[in-house]
Amino acid sequence: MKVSEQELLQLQAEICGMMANPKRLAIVSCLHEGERSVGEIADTLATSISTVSQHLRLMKDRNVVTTRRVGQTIYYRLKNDKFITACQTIRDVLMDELKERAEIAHTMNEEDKEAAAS
Amino acid sequence: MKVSEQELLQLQAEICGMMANPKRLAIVSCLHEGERSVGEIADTLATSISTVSQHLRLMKDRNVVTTRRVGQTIYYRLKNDKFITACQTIRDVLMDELKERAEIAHTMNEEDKEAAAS
DNA sequence: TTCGTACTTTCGTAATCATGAAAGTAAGCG
DNA sequence: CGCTTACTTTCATGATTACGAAAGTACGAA
Repeated sequence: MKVSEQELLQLQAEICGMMANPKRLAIVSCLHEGERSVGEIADTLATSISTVSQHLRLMKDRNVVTTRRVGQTIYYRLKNDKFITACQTIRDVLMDELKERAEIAHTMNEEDKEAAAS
Repeated sequence: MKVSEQELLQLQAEICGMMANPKRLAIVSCLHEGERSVGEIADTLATSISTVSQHLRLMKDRNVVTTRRVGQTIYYRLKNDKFITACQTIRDVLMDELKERAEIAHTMNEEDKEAAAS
């Protein structure tokens, strides 16, 4: 099984696409606390069960979550640790960026003060 | 400046969205080797200059690249190290997944042989 | 100031995505 | 069996994205 660089980029983009949705990220964060049923997730996200179910299907197809059935309720849980780490890394990127922006905003405020004083 | 968890998830999703395109990932990989002009990038990606320019604009807006003008040509280079690391992390996730799939495929082959032998 | 090169922006279109309503499936209960 | 609950799938629709063609801008050379 050989994969071209083109195909690798495509697959990599698909993984990123998986993460490129606030509700799916919220699901990840919700499941990070432990196993949850579809209904429970829908409640905490304040979204329709249908929508949550579709996101979960996608995540299951992409190997991010697994399920366990107990009677009629289906519990989802995170499966792929590396994936979770990647999510965290991106959260770090975001935090860095926000901090940097805050610093720039702060500097600009200082300059405003100077400009106002002169 | 306060940011709600909702907004954080939205921003995080936008960062992921930035990475969720094979051409943009190819641009990252191309720029990883060093500064490049728009035309050079378009050549190595075999894509129209217009398209590349639009991707670069997005990446510049998102603080991933910066530019340097020399006469009429504009050189782009990677700016945000954390972001590059995040890309690498996701590439690792992909590689793991491919390896796992290959192993499963291999196991299945073994089973096929057994089944064939019996 | 006119031309050519390098790039950006605008525009139209085709494709993909996100969503909830509605219809379908699966399991437990009486 | 029929009924309820928990979930999935299908469907329609509106929103977003990706793309290149074409028009626009910026710079340098003649």
